[in-house]
Amino acid sequence: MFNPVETPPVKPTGETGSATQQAYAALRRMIVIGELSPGEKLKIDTLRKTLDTGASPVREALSLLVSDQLVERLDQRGFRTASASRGNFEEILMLRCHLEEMALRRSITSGNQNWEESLVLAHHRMGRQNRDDVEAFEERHKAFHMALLSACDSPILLKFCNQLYDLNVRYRYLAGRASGYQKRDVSNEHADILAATVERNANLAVERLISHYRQTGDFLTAQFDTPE
Amino acid sequence: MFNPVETPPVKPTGETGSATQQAYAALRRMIVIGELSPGEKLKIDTLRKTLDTGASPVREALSLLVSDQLVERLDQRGFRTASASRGNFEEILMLRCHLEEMALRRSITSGNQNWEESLVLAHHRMGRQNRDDVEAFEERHKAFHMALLSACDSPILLKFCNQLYDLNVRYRYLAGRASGYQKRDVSNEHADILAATVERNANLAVERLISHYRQTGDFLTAQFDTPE
DNA sequence: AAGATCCACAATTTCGATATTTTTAAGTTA
DNA sequence: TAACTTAAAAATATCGAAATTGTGGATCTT
Repeated sequence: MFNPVETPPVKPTGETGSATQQAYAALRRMIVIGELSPGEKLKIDTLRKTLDTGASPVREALSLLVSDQLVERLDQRGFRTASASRGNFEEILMLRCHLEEMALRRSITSGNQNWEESLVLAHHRMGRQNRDDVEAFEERHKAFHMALLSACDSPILLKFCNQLYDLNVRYRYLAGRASGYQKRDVSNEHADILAATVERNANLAVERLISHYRQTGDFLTAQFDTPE
Repeated sequence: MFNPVETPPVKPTGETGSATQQAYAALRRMIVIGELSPGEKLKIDTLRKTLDTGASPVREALSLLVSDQLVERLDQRGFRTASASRGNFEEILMLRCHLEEMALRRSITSGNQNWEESLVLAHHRMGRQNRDDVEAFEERHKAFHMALLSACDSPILLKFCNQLYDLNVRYRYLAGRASGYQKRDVSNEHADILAATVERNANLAVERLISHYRQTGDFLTAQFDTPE
């Protein structure tokens, strides 16, 4: 009998997943890219209309976002986006340096050849992505950084890193790409991190990774002092 | 005029907060103490009846618990409690050692006298608590350990530690207090940790804290090999 | 006028019911 | 007998409306 090419789990409609997950993805994106400002009140009814869905999915999506620390819940006064502050940013940076160091070291220790190749691939894809499409580039940038840590063999650690990464990206968007952001040549930094990692030189790789974060971090911190 | 003793914000009824938060607290407790087994299916309707509340609060509470990693969400197939495994336990133990070390060092560096006193108090309260009331003791035990970290000046780190702590407590309950648990004299260990901390001897305090975790950890790990 | 109290409005939260989806089980065919 | 299909049952996910709770403005008191 002809195998009908195996019907893929393509949803009848082109949409993705449940209403809750759609709302979650949409809200998450809006918060990370700054379409929703820090500390902004999130009225259920407004969001319901914006996302064209019911109140339940919105409410559930917001609950999920609370755990990501992108949304704060106020007792019985609804939700608001997480506030942004210099202190919060520095905290995120500090934790990222610690946790990603841990994850990277473990990855380098236990990563196999398959992991190694996935790194090269992720790096290549990032390089090929036109940087004018900011969101697309950010996606590949994240993919590269997460690939570095992906072999750490600790789902929880990976989850923490992922969370912190997103919180950090938000600050990048908030700072705006203005003011000559990205004047530095980050491409070289990425290449150097990749090289040290592939060579399994943990100390060097960690040093480069952290230096990479600290430099962009210092830049963003400076933005807090010069509001405009 | 007589000041009417200042009406405290005591809720008219003795209950606490919204239905969602009540459900959240109740479910959390049930999972941590093992009243709900690892991997158990969590049927909304059943929980709705058990907690005597609506489906919305239950659903929202479960969403909150997903972030705590105490509950897993299955695409469109509802919720279940997080599964337990030796690997997962060892991961939690490992992360706890790393993160609590970081937090404790920071606490010792920046903690003030007020913090110091809160430690002594928490330790005292733990000692006074009858250990036959397991839940009450666990609460004070947690309070003591969290007090140690509370001056780390990093809310996110604290949140991570809190989360990991609860995940770990769950394994303690799962292992059951059977099999001669707590034969070791943990009271001395606590006292030693407190002493080193108050003396601001970070290296010693961290060493004792981690040793404390590793010992109970090794015990629990052994439980996995001897199911009964 | 300053402060407190009350009332009407708005928003959140919760409930009951409906619509999908998944799971189970039976029935049919090779 | 095993696998595939089909139908019924159960559970989840979602919606729309009611009930609870917070908010801001106007009124009254000091």
